[in-house]
Amino acid sequence: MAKSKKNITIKDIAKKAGVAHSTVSLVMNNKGYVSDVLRKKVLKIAKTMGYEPNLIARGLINQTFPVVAAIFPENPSFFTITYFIQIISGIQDVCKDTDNALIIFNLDQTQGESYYQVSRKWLSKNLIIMNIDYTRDMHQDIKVLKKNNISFVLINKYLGQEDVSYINVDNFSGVHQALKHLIDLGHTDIGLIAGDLSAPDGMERFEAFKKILQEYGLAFNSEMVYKGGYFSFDSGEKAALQFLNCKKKPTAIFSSSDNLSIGFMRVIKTKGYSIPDDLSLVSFDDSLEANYVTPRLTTVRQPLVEIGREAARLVLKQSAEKRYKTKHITLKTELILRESTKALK
Amino acid sequence: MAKSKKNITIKDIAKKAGVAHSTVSLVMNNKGYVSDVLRKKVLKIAKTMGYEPNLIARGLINQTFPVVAAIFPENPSFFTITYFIQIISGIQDVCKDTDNALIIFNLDQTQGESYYQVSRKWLSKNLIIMNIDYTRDMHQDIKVLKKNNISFVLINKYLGQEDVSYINVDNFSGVHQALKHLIDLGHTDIGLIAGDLSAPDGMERFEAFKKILQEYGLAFNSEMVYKGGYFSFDSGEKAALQFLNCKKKPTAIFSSSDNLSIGFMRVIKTKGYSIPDDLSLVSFDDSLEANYVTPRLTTVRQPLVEIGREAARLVLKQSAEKRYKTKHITLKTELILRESTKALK
DNA sequence: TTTTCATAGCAAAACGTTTTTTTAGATAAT
DNA sequence: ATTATCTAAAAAAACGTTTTGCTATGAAAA
Repeated sequence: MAKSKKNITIKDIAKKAGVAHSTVSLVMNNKGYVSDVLRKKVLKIAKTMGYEPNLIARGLINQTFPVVAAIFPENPSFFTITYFIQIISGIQDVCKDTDNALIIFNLDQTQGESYYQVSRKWLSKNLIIMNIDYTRDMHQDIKVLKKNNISFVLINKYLGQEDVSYINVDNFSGVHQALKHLIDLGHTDIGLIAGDLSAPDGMERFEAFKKILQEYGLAFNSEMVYKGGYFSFDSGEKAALQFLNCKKKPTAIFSSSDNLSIGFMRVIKTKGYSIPDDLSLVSFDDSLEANYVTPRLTTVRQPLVEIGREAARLVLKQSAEKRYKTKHITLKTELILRESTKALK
Repeated sequence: MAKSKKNITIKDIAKKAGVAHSTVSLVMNNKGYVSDVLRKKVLKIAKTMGYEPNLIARGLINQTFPVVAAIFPENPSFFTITYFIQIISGIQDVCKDTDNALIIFNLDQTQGESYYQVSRKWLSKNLIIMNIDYTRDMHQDIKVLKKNNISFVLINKYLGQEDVSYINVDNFSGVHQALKHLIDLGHTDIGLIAGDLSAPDGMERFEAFKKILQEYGLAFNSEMVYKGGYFSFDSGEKAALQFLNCKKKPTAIFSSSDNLSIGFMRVIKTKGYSIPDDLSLVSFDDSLEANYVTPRLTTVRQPLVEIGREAARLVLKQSAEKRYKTKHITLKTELILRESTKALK
């Protein structure tokens, strides 16, 4: 492509102002010793000439570029895609405010690509890692990132030994909100659709379910636990089959994710079960779909956009520090009441 | 943040190989006159030292960075968000293959931000513009981009005078697939849920609907056109109200988008209408939700991922050319048969 | 034998900043 | 009167590449 009209540089301004270009730089960055008169003059010239700093040249100095890299695994099919887009949206919010660009990557694990490579190649010192691939051993990744002092934060709890920053959601209180709601409605026979038990979210919700039932003096019946395997629609359908095959049926169910719920509902509906008339269901996530399914899902909302925002704020804060302290941020959930639950007669 | 261990540069390699660093550059770019022996030697050293070119330094030379910028308006709420993520996913595919980064922006129109500013600020000469905000007058934007010879392509047809590149979908043949299906099932009273008529997609589907009905010798009844205003869930609900208020009801409906369909279905279901028993419905988009709603939607699939891929390929091809020719790519749709349609008894 | 020409490689300039160093005058402290 | 300190601004170095121009060789052409 043909070279386009050259942009205004600091040198152009310097020439017009009759000063050294380094002085212009000082003015632009509000540093050093420059008299007020000169400072104002330079600023004015810069403005009228329409000066925009060249980020590449700036980047060459400090070997970094103001970008936040959001990285997720190649095939994020096991989580619904709307889950990501909301988080990304939150990241984008703060990137915009802080004048960072947002770069999106997916790592090809089969190629053995590492997080550090992304950072190094794209000169980004801010990595937000969608930590949802629990088959990946993060140990080496983390070691390298730490050694090179790259700021990174994980979306979702990290289960390994190392101390790393992450943002997650308070699953216990979330499940508590869900179960309290069902119990308030008079339900005592409460089933569970479990998600991916190798994922922290899946496990925590499962554990919380048991503990809270106990807390309320209710029996935990493993026969009423339906295991989908993942958080997907398909897993919900699998769980539905288990539900249908058991004699002992609950009057209410807590589902570990909206996707599970949607898949579950689709199957049991074809077998004549009506929600909420035959079965109350409270779900988890408040995905975009939750509000448009019939019946609309009563669900525990994860503040996904806010998760993204917090992640971005944290990763930028970290990279601004000489030697950063890791931090864990746990966000609260909120119960959204809709149509999938009903008082027990 | 503390300076991390310095990366290997071209100079390090030059020193070890005992040559000038410019020679190493020539080797790396496979240019100029370098003997085969030396070339291989340098390459080997580079590999063992783990050399990675510094994109910033490279960018400083040609004043550009290998990034594709995907830009959409501040509030893309009028289109469903899953629409975007699939396109983005396609863009990401080819970015990955071509070693470009993908940067995502939303333009704050209230702040008067321009597309060119994004290009200039982030040194990207590859812009993919989500052209869905028809309240924005693109005239000035396009003029500036063209003057500066920035490669850009629009997602969706461009209605203005200027010749610009865009990717869109063959709405006519899409609607034809939908209507042929309904007619094959025996329907003759066919209604329409219209989308945003100020958007090319909305208008084209509307026009196609009329024309194809005529082609089949069927009457177009404006009483059976339900106008939602946008492509949203809410608009679908609005359309449903119109449907319910009319005496004359169709036996089948073509809906301009899945979101419209989902909103529509939700409302009429509460009034006792069953799809597909009382009413067949064929939709447009094949959004992620279409397959998980009850009944699962028979719908005309837009190849969203492929749209993203084509857009990315085109924008990169353009920017590689000295003076590029604009191009319009129209992709074919595909009818996905599911549960929302039924033969007329 | 001299001139051209292709090959091989080095040296230097350029890209646009930021940062460090230098110069120099003015004021304050010894 | 001399040194130190502060302010102000210029000059130079640095970041890691690519590109341009130069030098030097050997071979082919005149």
